[in-house]
Amino acid sequence: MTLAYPLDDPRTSAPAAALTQVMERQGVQMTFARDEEIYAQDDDVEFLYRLTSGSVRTTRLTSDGRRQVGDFYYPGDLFGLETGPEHRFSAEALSDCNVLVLRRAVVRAMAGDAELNRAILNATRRELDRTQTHLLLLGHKSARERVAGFLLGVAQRGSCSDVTLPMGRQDMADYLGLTIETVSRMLTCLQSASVVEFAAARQFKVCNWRALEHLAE
Amino acid sequence: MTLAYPLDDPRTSAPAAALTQVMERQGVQMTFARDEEIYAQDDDVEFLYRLTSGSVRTTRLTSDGRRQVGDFYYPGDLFGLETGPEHRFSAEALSDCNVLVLRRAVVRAMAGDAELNRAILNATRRELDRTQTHLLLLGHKSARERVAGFLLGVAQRGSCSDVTLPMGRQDMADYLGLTIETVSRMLTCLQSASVVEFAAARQFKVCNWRALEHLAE
DNA sequence: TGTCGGCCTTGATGTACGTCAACTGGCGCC
DNA sequence: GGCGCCAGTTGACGTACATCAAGGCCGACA
Repeated sequence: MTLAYPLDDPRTSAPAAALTQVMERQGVQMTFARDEEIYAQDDDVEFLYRLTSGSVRTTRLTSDGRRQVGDFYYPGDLFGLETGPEHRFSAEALSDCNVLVLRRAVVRAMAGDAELNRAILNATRRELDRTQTHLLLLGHKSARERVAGFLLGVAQRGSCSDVTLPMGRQDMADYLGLTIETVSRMLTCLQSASVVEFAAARQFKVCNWRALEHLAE
Repeated sequence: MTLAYPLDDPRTSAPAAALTQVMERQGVQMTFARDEEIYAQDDDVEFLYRLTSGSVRTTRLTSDGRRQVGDFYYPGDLFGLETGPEHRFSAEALSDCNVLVLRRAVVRAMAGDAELNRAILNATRRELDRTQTHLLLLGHKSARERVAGFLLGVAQRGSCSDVTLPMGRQDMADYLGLTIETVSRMLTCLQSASVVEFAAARQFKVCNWRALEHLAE
């Protein structure tokens, strides 16, 4: 059917049907409690993961104790798609969550399956895409732009003005390359400008989308 | 032969033979002068590029005029492997260079070719890998760590103590998320600590590898 | 209902890096 | 050989964010 392979637009496909099917048939359902580790930094890359409920963060600790959050994942997302033989990031459950786990050996055994290859390439591309966006964020943006951009991103994912943040301030800060204090200050700043409104620390709504987009650049 | 497909180690393969062959047979050789644009930000993604001589940078301009350098490419590297339908970065020749250009339609027409798919997946993974490293650099590192890490990376690529930088200070700064002044200061600082020694602005040698590695963290 | 313990916020102060501006050194060009 | 130009360096100063240190909020648990 589709000729646009293998260099078509990755954004059109949720983890493609082929992969979803394989994961559902051959994968193992696992549950992880809040803050439990799914895999560790420097572990061998052995599995492919698909989040079915809850949310997950990937993090990397540097030798001097600083922490970088790589990304946040939500239901439907594929993760653990790393490139080397070892994980450069660890993955932890942000909340209690369910994950489908598939041995990579299974994927390898199906190496000839064009649809499967395509699904994996597309997922890798989405990952690259998000990483590039994150890179631009860390490159030159001010603290306010970063925080505004972050809230905007989360709100757009839910495509709803009312949002519940699955992560705490420390995770936001480590994702944005800031400290919790700075994040907090920027949040109150955005709030006093009536751009967003927090009902609780992890519950907010967007009051002024245009302003938020503008502040995020 | 290789069972380790499609999730094997991407670092083992230079752009795989399959792809190299296709590019050499069906690609078009082009030359670009110093500072010439190879493709522009927001251009449609239509080609695949392989650098045969010279060096290339990819950059992105933000609306307020700040510039982020995405990466630098050297002979043998594949670039323009972006994920969306449009380029998020532009590519420019750092020096006069030769590039093999292949229409993506040709790749698409060979969609069934497993080796080719693998080569593209591996190249995409390498790109992701490098982007993640870049992300960590921009996330939490100090100016000195960034500059030291940059010099280390360039020197390791050449695996030789004597190195010629193909890029100027502005490109380094925009890659590292710093200003030229800060880059310059860090360079003189590294030099006065006898970690590196500059014979000219773009010509240096590593005097103390261990110290350089240590400073880069 | 009181108290404890996390998270989060707020405030006071420090500092690394940015900004602005002057200076230098190499290289082409008349 | 002098001149000008550009890339890089150096210096003085400002500022955004980090750091350190209280203080407030809210749910858990008795």
